[in-house]
Amino acid sequence: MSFSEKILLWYSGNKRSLPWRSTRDPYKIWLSEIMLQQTRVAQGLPYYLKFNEAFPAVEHLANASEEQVLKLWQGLGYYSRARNLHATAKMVVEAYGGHFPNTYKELLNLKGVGDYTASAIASICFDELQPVVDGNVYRVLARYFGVDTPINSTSGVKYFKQLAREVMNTENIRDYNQAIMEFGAIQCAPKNPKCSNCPLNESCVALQKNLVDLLPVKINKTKVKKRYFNYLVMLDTENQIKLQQRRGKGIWQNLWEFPLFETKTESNMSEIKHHLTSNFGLGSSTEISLHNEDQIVHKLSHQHLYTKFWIVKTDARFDDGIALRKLDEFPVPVLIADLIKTLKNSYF
DNA sequence: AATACGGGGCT
DNA sequence: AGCCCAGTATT
Repeated sequence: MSFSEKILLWYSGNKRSLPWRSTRDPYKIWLSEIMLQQTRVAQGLPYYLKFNEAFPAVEHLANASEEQVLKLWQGLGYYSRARNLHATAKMVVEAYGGHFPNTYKELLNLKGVGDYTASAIASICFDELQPVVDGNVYRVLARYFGVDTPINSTSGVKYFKQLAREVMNTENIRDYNQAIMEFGAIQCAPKNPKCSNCPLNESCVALQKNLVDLLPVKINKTKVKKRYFNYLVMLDTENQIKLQQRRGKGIWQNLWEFPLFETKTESNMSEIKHHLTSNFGLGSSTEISLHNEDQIVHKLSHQHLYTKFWIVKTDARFDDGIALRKLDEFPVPVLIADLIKTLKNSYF
Protein backbone atom coordinates (compact mmCIF):
# COMPACT_ATOMS: atom_id res chain seq x y z
CA MET A 1 0.00 0.00 0.00
CA SER A 2 1.25 3.48 -0.87
CA PHE A 3 1.75 6.33 1.58
CA SER A 4 -1.42 8.06 0.44
CA GLU A 5 -3.47 4.86 0.56
CA LYS A 6 -2.39 4.24 4.14
CA ILE A 7 -3.37 7.79 5.04
CA LEU A 8 -6.76 7.34 3.40
CA LEU A 9 -7.32 4.03 5.16
CA TRP A 10 -6.43 5.54 8.52
CA TYR A 11 -8.82 8.42 7.77
CA SER A 12 -11.73 6.12 7.03
CA GLY A 13 -11.46 4.68 10.51
CA ASN A 14 -10.42 7.71 12.54
CA LYS A 15 -11.92 10.88 11.13
CA ARG A 16 -13.92 13.20 13.28
CA SER A 17 -17.44 13.99 12.23
CA LEU A 18 -17.39 17.68 11.28
CA PRO A 19 -20.14 19.74 9.65
CA TRP A 20 -18.07 20.87 6.65
CA ARG A 21 -17.20 17.29 5.77
CA SER A 22 -20.71 16.63 4.49
CA THR A 23 -20.89 19.36 1.87
CA ARG A 24 -19.17 20.48 -1.31
CA ASP A 25 -20.77 23.90 -1.26
CA PRO A 26 -17.84 26.24 -1.96
CA TYR A 27 -19.35 28.87 0.32
CA LYS A 28 -19.37 26.48 3.27
CA ILE A 29 -15.93 25.10 2.54
CA TRP A 30 -14.49 28.58 2.08
CA LEU A 31 -16.07 29.74 5.33
CA SER A 32 -14.65 26.80 7.27
CA GLU A 33 -11.19 27.18 5.74
CA ILE A 34 -10.89 30.87 6.53
CA MET A 35 -11.98 30.25 10.10
CA LEU A 36 -9.56 27.41 10.61
CA GLN A 37 -6.49 29.35 9.46
CA GLN A 38 -4.10 29.20 12.43
CA THR A 39 -7.05 28.08 14.51
CA ARG A 40 -7.88 24.75 16.11
CA VAL A 41 -11.01 22.94 15.04
CA ALA A 42 -12.33 23.04 18.59
CA GLN A 43 -12.02 26.81 18.70
CA GLY A 44 -13.37 27.48 15.20
CA LEU A 45 -16.30 25.07 15.21
CA PRO A 46 -18.75 27.14 17.30
CA TYR A 47 -18.02 30.16 15.08
CA TYR A 48 -18.66 28.11 11.95
CA LEU A 49 -22.05 27.10 13.32
CA LYS A 50 -22.91 30.68 14.27
CA PHE A 51 -21.97 32.02 10.85
CA ASN A 52 -23.93 29.29 9.10
CA GLU A 53 -27.00 30.24 11.01
CA ALA A 54 -26.59 33.99 10.55
CA PHE A 55 -25.45 33.78 6.92
CA PRO A 56 -26.76 30.59 5.25
CA ALA A 57 -25.51 31.71 1.83
CA VAL A 58 -22.90 34.09 0.51
CA GLU A 59 -25.55 36.71 -0.29
CA HIS A 60 -26.48 37.01 3.38
CA LEU A 61 -22.87 37.62 4.30
CA ALA A 62 -22.44 40.14 1.50
CA ASN A 63 -25.50 42.06 2.65
CA ALA A 64 -24.37 42.24 6.27
CA SER A 65 -22.43 45.19 7.66
CA GLU A 66 -18.76 44.77 8.50
CA GLU A 67 -19.72 45.58 12.07
CA GLN A 68 -22.07 42.59 12.21
CA VAL A 69 -19.42 40.32 10.76
CA LEU A 70 -16.77 41.51 13.22
CA LYS A 71 -19.19 41.10 16.11
CA LEU A 72 -19.83 37.47 15.21
CA TRP A 73 -16.10 36.98 14.72
CA GLN A 74 -15.29 38.49 18.12
CA GLY A 75 -12.95 36.27 20.11
CA LEU A 76 -11.66 34.24 17.16
CA GLY A 77 -8.69 36.52 16.53
CA TYR A 78 -6.82 37.56 13.38
CA TYR A 79 -9.58 39.99 12.53
CA SER A 80 -8.26 40.72 9.05
CA ARG A 81 -9.78 37.34 8.23
CA ALA A 82 -13.22 38.69 9.08
CA ARG A 83 -12.73 41.88 7.10
CA ASN A 84 -11.44 39.93 4.10
CA LEU A 85 -14.25 37.41 4.48
CA HIS A 86 -16.79 40.17 4.19
CA ALA A 87 -15.01 41.86 1.26
CA THR A 88 -14.76 38.55 -0.59
CA ALA A 89 -18.43 37.78 -0.04
CA LYS A 90 -19.29 41.09 -1.64
CA MET A 91 -16.93 40.41 -4.51
CA VAL A 92 -18.33 36.94 -5.14
CA VAL A 93 -21.86 38.32 -5.25
CA GLU A 94 -21.12 41.40 -7.30
CA ALA A 95 -18.36 40.24 -9.65
CA TYR A 96 -19.07 36.51 -9.90
CA GLY A 97 -22.86 36.51 -9.68
CA GLY A 98 -22.86 34.68 -6.37
CA HIS A 99 -20.75 31.77 -7.65
CA PHE A 100 -17.28 31.08 -6.30
CA PRO A 101 -14.48 30.64 -8.83
CA ASN A 102 -13.90 26.94 -9.48
CA THR A 103 -10.17 26.77 -10.08
CA TYR A 104 -7.13 27.06 -7.82
CA LYS A 105 -5.76 29.88 -9.92
CA GLU A 106 -8.93 31.96 -9.83
CA LEU A 107 -9.53 31.30 -6.15
CA LEU A 108 -6.16 32.87 -5.37
CA ASN A 109 -7.56 36.24 -6.45
CA LEU A 110 -9.94 36.31 -3.49
CA LYS A 111 -8.91 38.38 -0.48
CA GLY A 112 -7.75 36.21 2.38
CA VAL A 113 -7.33 33.17 0.14
CA GLY A 114 -3.73 32.07 -0.23
CA ASP A 115 -2.05 28.93 -1.49
CA TYR A 116 -3.41 26.66 1.21
CA THR A 117 -7.02 27.83 1.08
CA ALA A 118 -7.18 27.92 -2.72
CA SER A 119 -5.87 24.35 -2.80
CA ALA A 120 -8.36 23.24 -0.18
CA ILE A 121 -11.39 24.72 -1.93
CA ALA A 122 -10.30 23.61 -5.40
CA SER A 123 -9.68 20.02 -4.29
CA ILE A 124 -12.60 19.59 -1.91
CA CYS A 125 -15.25 21.29 -4.02
CA PHE A 126 -14.00 20.77 -7.57
CA ASP A 127 -11.70 17.71 -7.41
CA GLU A 128 -8.76 19.70 -8.73
CA LEU A 129 -5.45 17.93 -8.10
CA GLN A 130 -3.89 20.43 -5.70
CA PRO A 131 -2.19 19.25 -2.51
CA VAL A 132 -2.84 21.23 0.65
CA VAL A 133 0.15 22.09 2.82
CA ASP A 134 -0.85 23.33 6.23
CA GLY A 135 0.89 22.98 9.59
CA ASN A 136 -0.26 19.38 9.89
CA VAL A 137 1.02 18.41 6.47
CA TYR A 138 4.43 19.98 7.13
CA ARG A 139 4.73 17.89 10.26
CA VAL A 140 3.61 14.59 8.72
CA LEU A 141 5.86 14.94 5.68
CA ALA A 142 8.88 16.21 7.63
CA ARG A 143 8.70 13.28 10.01
CA TYR A 144 7.74 10.49 7.64
CA PHE A 145 10.33 11.43 5.03
CA GLY A 146 12.88 12.76 7.53
CA VAL A 147 13.15 16.26 6.05
CA ASP A 148 14.96 18.82 8.17
CA THR A 149 14.63 21.77 5.81
CA PRO A 150 12.97 24.56 7.83
CA ILE A 151 9.29 24.56 6.91
CA ASN A 152 9.09 28.36 6.97
CA SER A 153 12.12 29.07 4.82
CA THR A 154 11.55 29.99 1.18
CA SER A 155 13.19 26.81 -0.03
CA GLY A 156 11.31 24.76 2.55
CA VAL A 157 7.93 26.02 1.46
CA LYS A 158 8.76 25.15 -2.12
CA TYR A 159 10.25 21.76 -1.24
CA PHE A 160 7.32 20.61 0.88
CA LYS A 161 4.77 21.75 -1.67
CA GLN A 162 6.55 19.68 -4.32
CA LEU A 163 6.87 16.68 -1.99
CA ALA A 164 3.19 16.96 -1.11
CA ARG A 165 2.37 16.94 -4.80
CA GLU A 166 4.47 13.84 -5.43
CA VAL A 167 2.87 11.76 -2.69
CA MET A 168 -0.73 12.95 -2.96
CA ASN A 169 -3.52 10.55 -3.89
CA THR A 170 -4.83 11.39 -7.36
CA GLU A 171 -7.86 9.10 -7.19
CA ASN A 172 -9.52 10.88 -4.29
CA ILE A 173 -7.88 14.24 -3.70
CA ARG A 174 -10.90 15.52 -1.82
CA ASP A 175 -10.64 12.98 0.99
CA TYR A 176 -6.88 12.66 0.82
CA ASN A 177 -6.22 16.33 1.56
CA GLN A 178 -8.52 16.23 4.54
CA ALA A 179 -7.08 12.89 5.57
CA ILE A 180 -3.45 13.98 5.82
CA MET A 181 -4.44 17.05 7.81
CA GLU A 182 -6.59 14.98 10.15
CA PHE A 183 -3.76 12.48 10.48
CA GLY A 184 -1.42 15.29 11.53
CA ALA A 185 -3.93 16.65 14.01
CA ILE A 186 -4.85 13.36 15.66
CA GLN A 187 -2.13 10.75 15.09
CA CYS A 188 1.06 12.63 14.20
CA ALA A 189 0.42 15.36 16.75
CA PRO A 190 3.05 18.00 17.63
CA LYS A 191 3.50 16.66 21.17
CA ASN A 192 3.28 13.00 22.14
CA PRO A 193 2.46 11.63 18.70
CA LYS A 194 0.95 8.17 18.79
CA CYS A 195 3.78 6.34 17.06
CA SER A 196 3.18 2.99 18.74
CA ASN A 197 -0.06 2.32 16.92
CA CYS A 198 0.71 4.38 13.81
CA PRO A 199 0.01 2.68 10.48
CA LEU A 200 3.14 4.35 9.07
CA ASN A 201 5.52 3.51 11.91
CA GLU A 202 7.46 0.83 10.03
CA SER A 203 8.55 3.25 7.33
CA CYS A 204 8.70 6.56 9.20
CA VAL A 205 12.21 8.00 8.93
CA ALA A 206 11.87 10.23 11.98
CA LEU A 207 10.78 7.31 14.14
CA GLN A 208 13.59 5.10 12.93
CA LYS A 209 16.21 7.80 13.53
CA ASN A 210 14.65 8.98 16.78
CA LEU A 211 14.00 12.44 15.32
CA VAL A 212 10.27 12.65 15.94
CA ASP A 213 10.64 15.36 18.58
CA LEU A 214 13.08 17.33 16.41
CA LEU A 215 10.93 17.52 13.28
CA PRO A 216 9.65 19.60 11.68
CA VAL A 217 12.33 22.29 11.91
CA LYS A 218 11.07 25.85 12.20
CA ILE A 219 13.14 29.04 12.26
CA ASN A 220 12.45 32.61 13.38
CA LYS A 221 11.37 32.63 16.99
CA THR A 222 8.93 35.45 17.56
CA LYS A 223 10.17 38.13 19.88
CA VAL A 224 7.55 39.60 22.11
CA LYS A 225 7.21 43.33 22.62
CA LYS A 226 5.83 44.81 25.84
CA ARG A 227 3.29 47.60 25.64
CA TYR A 228 1.57 49.55 28.39
CA PHE A 229 -2.10 50.27 27.84
CA ASN A 230 -4.22 52.56 29.97
CA TYR A 231 -7.88 52.31 29.14
CA LEU A 232 -10.03 55.19 30.28
CA VAL A 233 -13.46 53.95 31.22
CA MET A 234 -15.14 57.33 31.15
CA LEU A 235 -18.59 57.65 32.65
CA ASP A 236 -20.93 60.62 32.44
CA THR A 237 -23.73 61.60 34.75
CA GLU A 238 -26.03 59.02 33.14
CA ASN A 239 -23.45 56.25 33.42
CA GLN A 240 -22.87 56.36 29.70
CA ILE A 241 -19.45 55.22 28.52
CA LYS A 242 -17.13 56.48 25.81
CA LEU A 243 -16.15 54.01 23.12
CA GLN A 244 -14.02 54.53 20.03
CA GLN A 245 -13.09 52.53 16.95
CA ARG A 246 -9.50 51.50 16.19
CA ARG A 247 -8.39 52.78 12.81
CA GLY A 248 -5.27 52.55 10.71
CA LYS A 249 -2.70 49.81 11.09
CA GLY A 250 -1.88 47.48 13.92
CA ILE A 251 -3.91 45.18 16.11
CA TRP A 252 -7.69 45.00 16.27
CA GLN A 253 -8.34 47.12 13.19
CA ASN A 254 -11.96 48.41 13.12
CA LEU A 255 -12.78 46.95 16.52
CA TRP A 256 -13.98 49.16 19.37
CA GLU A 257 -12.34 50.03 22.68
CA PHE A 258 -12.34 52.58 25.47
CA PRO A 259 -10.23 55.71 24.93
CA LEU A 260 -6.65 54.48 25.10
CA PHE A 261 -3.61 56.18 26.61
CA GLU A 262 -0.50 54.17 25.78
CA THR A 263 2.65 54.87 27.77
CA LYS A 264 6.27 53.75 27.51
CA THR A 265 6.23 52.27 31.00
CA GLU A 266 3.69 51.48 33.70
CA SER A 267 1.62 54.57 34.33
CA ASN A 268 0.33 56.10 37.56
CA MET A 269 -2.48 58.26 38.84
CA SER A 270 -0.79 61.61 38.35
CA GLU A 271 0.15 60.82 34.76
CA ILE A 272 -3.42 59.76 34.04
CA LYS A 273 -4.77 62.92 35.62
CA HIS A 274 -2.46 65.04 33.54
CA HIS A 275 -3.46 63.21 30.37
CA LEU A 276 -7.16 63.59 31.13
CA THR A 277 -6.84 67.26 31.88
CA SER A 278 -4.94 68.11 28.73
CA ASN A 279 -6.92 65.85 26.40
CA PHE A 280 -10.46 65.96 27.72
CA GLY A 281 -10.52 69.16 29.76
CA LEU A 282 -12.18 67.57 32.74
CA GLY A 283 -13.45 69.51 35.72
CA SER A 284 -12.17 69.29 39.28
CA SER A 285 -15.10 67.16 40.39
CA THR A 286 -13.97 64.24 38.25
CA GLU A 287 -13.26 61.08 40.24
CA ILE A 288 -10.56 58.73 39.01
CA SER A 289 -9.96 55.25 40.37
CA LEU A 290 -7.87 52.31 39.27
CA HIS A 291 -10.05 49.30 38.49
CA ASN A 292 -7.33 46.64 38.62
CA GLU A 293 -4.50 47.00 41.16
CA ASP A 294 -2.35 44.46 39.27
CA GLN A 295 -1.80 45.02 35.58
CA ILE A 296 -3.77 42.68 33.35
CA VAL A 297 -1.39 41.01 30.91
CA HIS A 298 -3.12 40.29 27.63
CA LYS A 299 -0.92 38.09 25.47
CA LEU A 300 -0.86 38.28 21.69
CA SER A 301 1.56 36.47 19.38
CA HIS A 302 3.95 39.38 19.13
CA GLN A 303 3.13 41.57 22.08
CA HIS A 304 2.18 41.47 25.73
CA LEU A 305 -0.21 44.22 26.69
CA TYR A 306 0.22 45.35 30.29
CA THR A 307 -3.11 46.96 30.93
CA LYS A 308 -4.68 49.19 33.53
CA PHE A 309 -8.33 50.21 33.42
CA TRP A 310 -9.01 53.61 34.96
CA ILE A 311 -12.57 54.42 35.97
CA VAL A 312 -13.20 58.09 35.30
CA LYS A 313 -16.46 59.49 36.68
CA THR A 314 -17.12 62.88 35.17
CA ASP A 315 -19.79 65.49 35.76
CA ALA A 316 -20.32 65.86 32.03
CA ARG A 317 -22.97 64.49 29.70
CA PHE A 318 -21.52 62.72 26.65
CA ASP A 319 -23.27 63.18 23.31
CA ASP A 320 -21.75 59.97 22.02
CA GLY A 321 -21.86 57.95 25.25
CA ILE A 322 -22.97 54.32 25.23
CA ALA A 323 -25.19 52.81 27.90
CA LEU A 324 -23.59 49.84 29.65
CA ARG A 325 -26.16 47.39 28.32
CA LYS A 326 -25.50 48.58 24.78
CA LEU A 327 -21.78 47.91 24.93
CA ASP A 328 -22.38 44.30 23.95
CA GLU A 329 -23.50 45.35 20.50
CA PHE A 330 -20.02 46.49 19.51
CA PRO A 331 -17.25 44.22 18.25
CA VAL A 332 -14.44 44.50 20.80
CA PRO A 333 -11.20 42.63 21.57
CA VAL A 334 -11.40 39.94 24.25
CA LEU A 335 -9.44 42.22 26.60
CA ILE A 336 -12.26 44.76 26.43
CA ALA A 337 -15.05 42.20 26.46
CA ASP A 338 -13.70 40.76 29.71
CA LEU A 339 -13.64 44.18 31.32
CA ILE A 340 -17.19 44.92 30.19
CA LYS A 341 -18.27 41.69 31.82
CA THR A 342 -16.74 42.61 35.16
CA LEU A 343 -18.21 46.10 34.92
CA LYS A 344 -21.67 44.65 34.54
CA ASN A 345 -21.14 42.37 37.50
CA SER A 346 -19.57 44.81 39.91
CA TYR A 347 -20.41 48.41 39.26
CA PHE A 348 -24.09 48.75 38.53
C1' DA B 1 13.25 37.27 3.73
C1' DA B 2 10.98 38.97 7.88
C1' DT B 3 7.33 40.53 10.34
C1' DA B 4 2.55 41.48 11.86
C1' DC B 5 -1.55 39.60 13.00
C1' DG B 6 -5.43 36.79 18.33
C1' DG B 7 -6.67 33.88 21.27
C1' DG B 8 -6.67 29.55 23.49
C1' DG B 9 -4.96 25.03 24.80
C1' DC B 10 -1.28 21.94 26.01
C1' DT B 11 3.15 20.72 28.04
C1' DA C 1 7.22 30.23 29.45
C1' DG C 2 7.11 28.33 24.96
C1' DC C 3 4.94 26.09 21.19
C1' DC C 4 1.30 25.29 18.02
C1' DC C 5 -2.96 25.78 15.57
C1' DA C 6 -6.73 23.33 8.33
C1' DG C 7 -2.09 30.87 6.90
C1' DT C 8 -2.22 35.45 4.57
C1' DA C 9 -0.78 40.06 3.62
C1' DT C 10 2.49 43.45 4.01
C1' DT C 11 6.98 45.38 4.34
